[in-house]
Amino acid sequence: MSDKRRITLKDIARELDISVSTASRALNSYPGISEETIQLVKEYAKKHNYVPNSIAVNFRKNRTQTIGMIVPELVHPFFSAVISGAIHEANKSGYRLLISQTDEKQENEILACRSMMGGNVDGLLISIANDTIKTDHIQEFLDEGKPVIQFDKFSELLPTPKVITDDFESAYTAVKHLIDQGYRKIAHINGLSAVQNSIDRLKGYKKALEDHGLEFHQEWVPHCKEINESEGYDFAKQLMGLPNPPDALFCITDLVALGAMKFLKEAKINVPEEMGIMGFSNWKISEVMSPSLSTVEQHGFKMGSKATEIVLNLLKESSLGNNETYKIDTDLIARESTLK
Amino acid sequence: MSDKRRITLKDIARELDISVSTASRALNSYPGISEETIQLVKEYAKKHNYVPNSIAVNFRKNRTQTIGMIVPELVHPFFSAVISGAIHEANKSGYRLLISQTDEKQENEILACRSMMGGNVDGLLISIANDTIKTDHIQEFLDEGKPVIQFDKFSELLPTPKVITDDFESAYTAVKHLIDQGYRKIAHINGLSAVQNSIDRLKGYKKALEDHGLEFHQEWVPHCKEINESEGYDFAKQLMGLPNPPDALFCITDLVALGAMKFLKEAKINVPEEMGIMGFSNWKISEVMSPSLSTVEQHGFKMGSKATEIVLNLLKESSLGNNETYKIDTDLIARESTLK
DNA sequence: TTGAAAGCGGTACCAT
DNA sequence: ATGGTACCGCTTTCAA
Repeated sequence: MSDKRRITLKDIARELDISVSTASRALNSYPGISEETIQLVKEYAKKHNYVPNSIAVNFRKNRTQTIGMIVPELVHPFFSAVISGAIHEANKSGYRLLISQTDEKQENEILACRSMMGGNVDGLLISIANDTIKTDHIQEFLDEGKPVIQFDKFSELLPTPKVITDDFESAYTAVKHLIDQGYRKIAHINGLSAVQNSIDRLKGYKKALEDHGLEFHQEWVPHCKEINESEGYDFAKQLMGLPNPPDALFCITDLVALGAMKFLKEAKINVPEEMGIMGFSNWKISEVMSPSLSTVEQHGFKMGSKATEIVLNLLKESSLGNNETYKIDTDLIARESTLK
Repeated sequence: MSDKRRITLKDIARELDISVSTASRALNSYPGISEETIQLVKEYAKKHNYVPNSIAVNFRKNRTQTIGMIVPELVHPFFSAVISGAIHEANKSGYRLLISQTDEKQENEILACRSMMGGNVDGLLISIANDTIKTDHIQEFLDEGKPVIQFDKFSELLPTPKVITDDFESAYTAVKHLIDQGYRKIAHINGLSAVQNSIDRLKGYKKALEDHGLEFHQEWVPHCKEINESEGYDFAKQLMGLPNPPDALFCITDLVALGAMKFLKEAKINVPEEMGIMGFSNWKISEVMSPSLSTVEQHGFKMGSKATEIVLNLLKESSLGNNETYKIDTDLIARESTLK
């Protein structure tokens, strides 16, 4: 196999008959080097295709120019948008992104963190897994002086900056939209009651009901475990079987709404006439469904670039930041499923 | 800011009054170290939470345990599945994945490659951008002795292993399915004619027509540039406006099929009765569309894990591999849009 | 079984 | 303006 060794600073120094330090300074345009030498070295370097060994540089400088990013799921329109935004922002500053996923399992999250510890990343962006309770594996980054930013799904146990969707506000707006459209008996398929997003969306839902004089019915708020299509189907069925069934449904995510829509279609319950449906996240499927689904756009790309921007700033100031929360605005997208 | 320094081998050696080399050997369980010393060192290391500085290790060993992966687009069901498979496979072997995206621009691809050169990755997995013509930036990896695997979209100019969809076969099967369903005037919205996938799908399309005694009409094969929904819409319109319009449509991707479907709906042309439609890739939208879209499942996860498996093997054997092609099988998924 | 020391490829401090 | 050199943390060869 070809094993063409790259040329090193030492080679340049030897060939040009100067010292390694001079060569280094010339290449980095340090003050106190003659224009002549700089030219000489740079030309030689270019001609011989010199590329500094960044492992050596990083080793010396004790950093990697790499940000770690851990998400629960990668094949997911929202998270892939977040990643995309993060890559974009990181690259602008010459940073790279090391990515891992947990499949929502704490056990994998611990492995991913371990793999990124030990000098592999300068900072960490993480959206914790649903079943993450202990956070020691993340705390270790902070203990080593490496900044951590939590995004989307987070733990209050970690004193880090957070970049999240304004779930309360978004849910409030979504439910208000249903109310404005004339729906009065609004149910909400919520998520795991231990996850902050679910909690906040539930709060927004409740507040919207309250502000508009609508009663809260506990039996109208089932909780998903997996947050998938079949749960949406099952809960819709369950809700519609109630003695006092709702006339609208605010779903924790578009996928759940899809399942619900499927049931309603089978049950020949008309959307939006007899039943309004609202999703969350604005996946492509929401636009494609028939009837098309009203939903909330979360701007994942922006979340990713914001989180990265913060971590890069902290890196610049050698700070771990505080536990501020940055909220990313959302947009209500009204489509057929709520416009009767 | 906390800047808690990690303990190093040197610290251990000093505290235990042994040499650094002994400490190193003990921790790595080298032969020729007394059981006693091994115990001693390992215990101390554990107690003091010693984590080897992997930058230093990598620097010394001239490797990173990191694989680079470059995709055209990240917010994309197929590519995110590929990435997911790659991460999964890499992690199994203790490797990490550095990810970048090009937005289909050669210019970004060059930047991404540069960022991964210089010792940041041990090998590269890449799916080239549509407008990539020169491949020097990728060749450089090979020149440095780093294995490169191309997947999905590739260039023949690079003598590397490739992991691709069996496009010819898949297209053949898809078109045959249309023929079997009774369609006889089958059009094909193809992709960029310089991209290998498009070429091969077109070949499969032609061969299927030929094998079944159907004539090939040049005007029934428009070429997308962007491969998006609006092109699907426009080309469907164009095709249906022809003096001799087709009665079925094989689209290069589900998104294009979605656009086509939209036009047909507007034009009140019934699918599948008057017009059969076939997509490619089996995105979630294909299942959600109404009527649901027949398509071809590409198994992106498998493609990602296979590509990673190959690069890890090459790394193990210090080889660059040959230019073998590994084809990932596909599955035809028949749905409403072709079942008349 | 263990230690000493070179060295991976740079950077940066101290001289000159 | 330039050179010499220590050093980052670890692995590995050579010697004892």
